[in-house]
Amino acid sequence: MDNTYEPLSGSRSSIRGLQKTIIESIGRTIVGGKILPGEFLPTEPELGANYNVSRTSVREAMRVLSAKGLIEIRQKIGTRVQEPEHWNIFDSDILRWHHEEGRGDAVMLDLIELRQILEPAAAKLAANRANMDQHRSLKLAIQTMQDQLDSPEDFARADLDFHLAVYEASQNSFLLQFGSVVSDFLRRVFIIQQQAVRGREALELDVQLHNEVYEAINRGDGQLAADTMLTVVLEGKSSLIEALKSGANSNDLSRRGE
Amino acid sequence: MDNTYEPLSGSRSSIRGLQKTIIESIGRTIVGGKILPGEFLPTEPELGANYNVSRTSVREAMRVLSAKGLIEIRQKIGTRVQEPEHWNIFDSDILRWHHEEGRGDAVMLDLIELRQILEPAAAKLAANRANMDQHRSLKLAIQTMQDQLDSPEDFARADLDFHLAVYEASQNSFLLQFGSVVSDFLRRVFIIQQQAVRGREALELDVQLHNEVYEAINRGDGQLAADTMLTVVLEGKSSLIEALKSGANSNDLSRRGE
DNA sequence: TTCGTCTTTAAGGTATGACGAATTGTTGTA
DNA sequence: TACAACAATTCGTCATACCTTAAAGACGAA
Repeated sequence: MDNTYEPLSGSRSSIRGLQKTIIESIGRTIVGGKILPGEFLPTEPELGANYNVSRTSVREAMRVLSAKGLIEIRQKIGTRVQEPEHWNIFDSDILRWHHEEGRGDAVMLDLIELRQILEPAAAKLAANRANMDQHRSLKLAIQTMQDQLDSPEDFARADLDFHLAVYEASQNSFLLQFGSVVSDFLRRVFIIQQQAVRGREALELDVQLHNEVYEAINRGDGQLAADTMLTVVLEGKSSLIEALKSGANSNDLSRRGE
Repeated sequence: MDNTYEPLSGSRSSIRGLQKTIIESIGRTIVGGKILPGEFLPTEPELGANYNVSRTSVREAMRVLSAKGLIEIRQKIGTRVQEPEHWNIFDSDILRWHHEEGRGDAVMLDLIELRQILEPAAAKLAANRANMDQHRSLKLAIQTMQDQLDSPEDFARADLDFHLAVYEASQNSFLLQFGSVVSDFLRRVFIIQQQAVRGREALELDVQLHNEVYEAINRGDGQLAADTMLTVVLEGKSSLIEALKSGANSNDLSRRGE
């Protein structure tokens, strides 16, 4: 139902072909911990030989990895892996690589912790600022959730749409960006969460809760919107923790060979 | 007292020379709104001619700008400027360009709004999690602030160090990254804020307030730490707004020709 | 006309090979 | 021992050629 990678929503990265292959391969290798921080990558000509590509393509790929903070390139020294605190975690590729390399759990928990902080606040802002289009988006997302109770993937997508719409309605450029950066990763989290939600009633309850957030925003009741949104996030958190405990969810997306 | 650009802390970007020049020039042009979203950049050979560099260097620079979300590169189509919502605002270069192009005010206000949300929460987490090193960093920052009441720049730096230490002590990887991404920009904001703080007493009061945050964290009193931190951020906010009203602060950093 | 297919062509994508620049480590000299 | 000159290594830049993709126009059949 999907393409090989870039599981659902299309790639924004506008990089294809050889370079993309190299970026993906080396990026995943680094995030997966197979090359430790401080260690060196092969020289550019060597990498070219390994991947059977020209030095040109290797270098352009390196530039991208460097922009993501994964590597440090220095003349005469070579290319070495940066400490993880330099990695730009607000980057959808890096988030995806974490997930694909089975290192997503810690990131997911940190992400939920952050959502606990951001989303109630975003909901509160949205209650004061949302314009008509944004109200419509919120309502549409809720309705889609309601309609897709039987399709886990579509439900997760609608769930995601709702949360993104809240970020957007907050009218804060950082919150908006955060939502779009995290969206791919978040969709995966939602799918995992659902694995722990047993039964249709639980899902309906979830929709109900989301709807209360919507109505609070609609009514301009910022405090209620925030409180209810916190409940929503916490519900998701406990589902996620349960799902993580009960099985190896980390590698449910196939990893293509290199 | 400083170098031409990269005003204080050194550049992490590990890109120098020609490419850096191109990246800076085009990046600022885009962020400054001189090329509108949807519009095309010149072709790669043309850019090479404009800057008197080879196509190779142009292409490597384009890759970086593309990784930052500023442009979209498509074969046969050309290179076009992305919509601002695609720009990776969690990128210190882009933040700096906003500032240098005099478009920093809106970003600063959004940033403060976000800090209002994040920092109290980070302080609360820190109160529960900070380790000994982190307690030391916090204390050191406070002391340095106290010692540098007469040196605006050093005071701002210590102020910044305190807030970064709180992010670090929160032990959340996203919050940590956010701090480091925003630090350059935040230092500028702090310097602007100080322009509106009249007199030594006001500064001492600020230190006092920061110290209360520190002690609350030290005591493990998360709620108090959060409340006090909110006060700190709000104080800064009103200083900033006052400073922005009273003068053209946006372009106090010289802009070098391109 | 309208639709589908083919050709042209303009842009980025990749490949080579050469030389430049920076930094480390060494070697040589005071 | 200390410092200065040098060589070696790796990334940085250049020039040129050719490949691949996809927009846009040309052509032809329904």
